[in-house]
Amino acid sequence: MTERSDSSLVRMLAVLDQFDEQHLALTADAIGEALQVSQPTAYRYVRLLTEAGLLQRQGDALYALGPRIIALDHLIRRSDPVLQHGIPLMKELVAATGLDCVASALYGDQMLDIHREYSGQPANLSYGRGRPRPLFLGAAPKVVLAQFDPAPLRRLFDSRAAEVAAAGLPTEWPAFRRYFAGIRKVGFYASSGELESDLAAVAAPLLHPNGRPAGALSLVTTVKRMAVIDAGKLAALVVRTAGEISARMAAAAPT
Amino acid sequence: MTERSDSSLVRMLAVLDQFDEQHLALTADAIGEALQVSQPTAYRYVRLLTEAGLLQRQGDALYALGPRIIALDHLIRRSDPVLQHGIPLMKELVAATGLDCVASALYGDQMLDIHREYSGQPANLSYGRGRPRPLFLGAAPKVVLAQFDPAPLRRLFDSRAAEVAAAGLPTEWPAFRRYFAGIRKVGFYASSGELESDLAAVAAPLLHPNGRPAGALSLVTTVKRMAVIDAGKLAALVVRTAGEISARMAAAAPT
DNA sequence: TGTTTTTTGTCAAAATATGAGAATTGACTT
DNA sequence: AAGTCAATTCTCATATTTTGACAAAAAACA
Repeated sequence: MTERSDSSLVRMLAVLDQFDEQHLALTADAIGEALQVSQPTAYRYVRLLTEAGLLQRQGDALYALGPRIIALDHLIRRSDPVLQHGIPLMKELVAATGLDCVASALYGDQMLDIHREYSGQPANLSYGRGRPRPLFLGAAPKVVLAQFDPAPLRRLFDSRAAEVAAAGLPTEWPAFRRYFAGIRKVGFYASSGELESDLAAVAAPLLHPNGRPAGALSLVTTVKRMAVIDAGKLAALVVRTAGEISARMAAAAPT
Repeated sequence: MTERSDSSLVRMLAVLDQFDEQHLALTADAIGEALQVSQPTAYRYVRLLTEAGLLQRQGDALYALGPRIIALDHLIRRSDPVLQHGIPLMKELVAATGLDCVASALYGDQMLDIHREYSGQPANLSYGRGRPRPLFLGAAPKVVLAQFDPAPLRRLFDSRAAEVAAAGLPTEWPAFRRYFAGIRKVGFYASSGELESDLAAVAAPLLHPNGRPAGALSLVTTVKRMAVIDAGKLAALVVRTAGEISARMAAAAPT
């Protein structure tokens, strides 16, 4: 397995990979060890990233993610077309339904919620903005995968067979493909208790101007409340709004 | 002006500097030109940053800030002690006062709002989370600067004389120092129309366990509404809550 | 104050980032 | 479909830089 070069740049960026929910702050030594670099190099990486604001010191000998990330997050919220065009319509959808509305997007092969518009009562969703989610569970990922062309979908199927099986999806490619073709045809997907046992959602795809999937728009509520809702009307509403957002993105896209 | 070395890493990180409110998406060529590197190098930087998720393609030939930033922002929200301990108390403060509550923090010599707890009616604040703010204008920065030791304050005063003058602060060091010593003594600062002409705020400092300033807690409303509020009681409330947040941070800090 | 831990500096050797140019991919037009 | 143009990656020789061992300095700590 010969790695491509450019490793010093890659290594420095890999510093950011060391942070996660369990490791919110790290010592320079720990980072150096994880990256297999010497102590001076580890300190150099940390210093440069700190100067760039991507890291900051936190207490003694600990480094945490830095303020620059907050500032960049602010910019991304303004530059993301899904959010630009989606938020106003999401507000309308919340007002119309009384349910929580979530926009998710696929990045590489990672799914993220990028915005949540709450219906009023405190959020009942444990997957907050920015938390990566399983790729094969829940309404949002499924409507997105349903938009994939066969070739990329096949690659995903092959490379993440374990997750596919764990999610209870067909483990044979033809059946897997048919499953998502079905969702694509219907245009939306309604889940109940898939990602969290007491939540239900209806999702529709958001599309880039070129027809490729940009993400998903979902309405979320408890399984209990969903039971008394007209699922057909809800689905139509989500599909229509998602279509409108996609249309606005297309209209605004530079030729 | 001889720059220190380590330049390829610095240059790559400088790619992120090219994005701002006016430039939410850039071509690889534009980035290369700004950094003074060749086309292949510019594309390499962009590719590596994209692989790291810090950038993403946006439409044709355009690159924008990437999803990783959203995910990292999610992590930083959990790792920031001010937010960890502050948010619950901020909610209480909003409930008690009906005003918007803002937590700001100083990073290097940049001030950022890191969280806003809204009172209900749509936000009337144009400085959203993550947007850098002037360092010498408004209640939040002032209570923070008031906690500085003389030496660092002097450095700031010297290095940013123009901003000091523009903010209408004393341009002589002794007077400048006395001005902030006064705020420090009082323990809070009330502004009216400083940062935005129709907004007023009351801010108190948040302190790290070691006594150094961590940021500020503010209550914000319109100048009009503030006029009918008992400023003394409001200030006492902000000071008390800020103190409680600081205390909780100290209690939770590792020895 | 003395003592440990964290962080930065020095410098020669080795690794690798760089740019010129070419090749390739990919999007859009006819 | 085939052709055209722009966007992006590849190849490779060269020189610039990064790197780590060692040491010094600076901070925290007692």
